[in-house]
Amino acid sequence: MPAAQPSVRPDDAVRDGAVRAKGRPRSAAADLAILDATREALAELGWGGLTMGHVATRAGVAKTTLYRRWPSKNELVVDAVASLFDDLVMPDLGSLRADIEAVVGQFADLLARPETQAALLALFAEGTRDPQLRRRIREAIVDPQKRLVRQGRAAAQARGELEADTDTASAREEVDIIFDTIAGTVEHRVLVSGEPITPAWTRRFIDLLLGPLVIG
Amino acid sequence: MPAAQPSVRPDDAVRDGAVRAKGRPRSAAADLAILDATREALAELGWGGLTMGHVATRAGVAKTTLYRRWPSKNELVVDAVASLFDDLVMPDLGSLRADIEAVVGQFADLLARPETQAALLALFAEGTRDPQLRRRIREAIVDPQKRLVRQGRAAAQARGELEADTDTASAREEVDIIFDTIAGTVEHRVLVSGEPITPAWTRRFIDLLLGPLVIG
DNA sequence: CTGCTTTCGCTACAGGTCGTAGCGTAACTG
DNA sequence: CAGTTACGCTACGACCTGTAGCGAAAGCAG
Repeated sequence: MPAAQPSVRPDDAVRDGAVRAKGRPRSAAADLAILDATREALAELGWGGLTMGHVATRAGVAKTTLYRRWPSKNELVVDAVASLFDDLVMPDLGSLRADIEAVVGQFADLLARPETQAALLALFAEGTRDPQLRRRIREAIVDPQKRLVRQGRAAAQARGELEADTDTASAREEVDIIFDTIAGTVEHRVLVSGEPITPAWTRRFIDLLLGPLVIG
Repeated sequence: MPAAQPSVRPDDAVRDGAVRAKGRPRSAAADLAILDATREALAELGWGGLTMGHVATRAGVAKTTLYRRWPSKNELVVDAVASLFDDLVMPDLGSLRADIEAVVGQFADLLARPETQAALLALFAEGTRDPQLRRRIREAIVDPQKRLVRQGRAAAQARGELEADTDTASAREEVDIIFDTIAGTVEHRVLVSGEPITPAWTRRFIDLLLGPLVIG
């Protein structure tokens, strides 16, 4: 998990850890404590109840320390939540259907966690008003997961379940569409409709998807 | 547009307009002014910038008047946004593909409006923490649009493009899945990925969907 | 026209959050 | 050792929330 430096330091050139900073170094333990406290507070109080002051107290840190690293709640929560998505993996179970089923199941479990529920849609909502935040969300949370689609497609193509790509531009669009479809649908089902993701639902959903894509 | 009475009156039995209230009646003009002001403020300031005090001032109304009718920002925005969704229609253009294309286009236009963008995800986010609000969102915004799926399916079945339903329970699940898929995907594309809905994208998306569903 | 009732706009208020500033102290470098 | 930066603490003005109290306005029943 790369977890893009929270750093809001004046000399942002210090990034790669190569150059040494001059004065007292930032406490790495504080970073962890803050992110943990943020996730806990999200789970308990939700997005609306999450307060910078509360997080600071809970992390055993001064509020000013918090603001030195993250300019606002939005950025803080992006970093706090991003790592949760890194656990998703594409398993390669021998068939495209089984692979999709497995990933949908993992995603459903992730969306069932209170931290994720409290944070995800709220972040997306803030992102619609702040292009920079949206970019950060995409870079930290959304886009990294597209690897799952790429891996699953590659495996299916190797098995002969899917046609090989003609050109890379088209393939990238295809990945984007598939990703928006699976992520969007599961999110809508869980977070908007408020219904659980059952194995039966997953089966029917995949029935809807698998058709023109599959060769045999 | 039914637009479920905002009413928070003590005697909520006055609903159907049959029974007359006793004292000075609520100003209907104030309701309209408030909802308009809410939509305008949403478009200009976004969800985070929307303030009860601001809306009241903009509507030429006292803040207390606002609180007499809507208990909080959430409920106010639900009512303000719900009516925007009533314009969606299922056209019946002679083919399932054309019908879906048309509805996706309408939905995309709706999601392109700043009021909708500012409000929708924020409401969904609040709904994950407040079951009552989620119910209200579903009743006022989400569920009414499922008629589009039902109408489109019925038309396609009449044309012979889709198989007839076997049992009603299964049909309802099917409608739910299709709805979550189309709504979720388009929302994710526009509001999360931040990419526009082009005709080319719509075509490829429908390619993905139409397959096992269509008979011929 | 006269009560009765309810809404209206206005003002004021306590409670909470935000984000910043100033201070003295702690930690690390040369 | 001096220099630099992060730290915790306190205090602060600005803002938003949601409620209360007031006198005036707008309907209805008699």
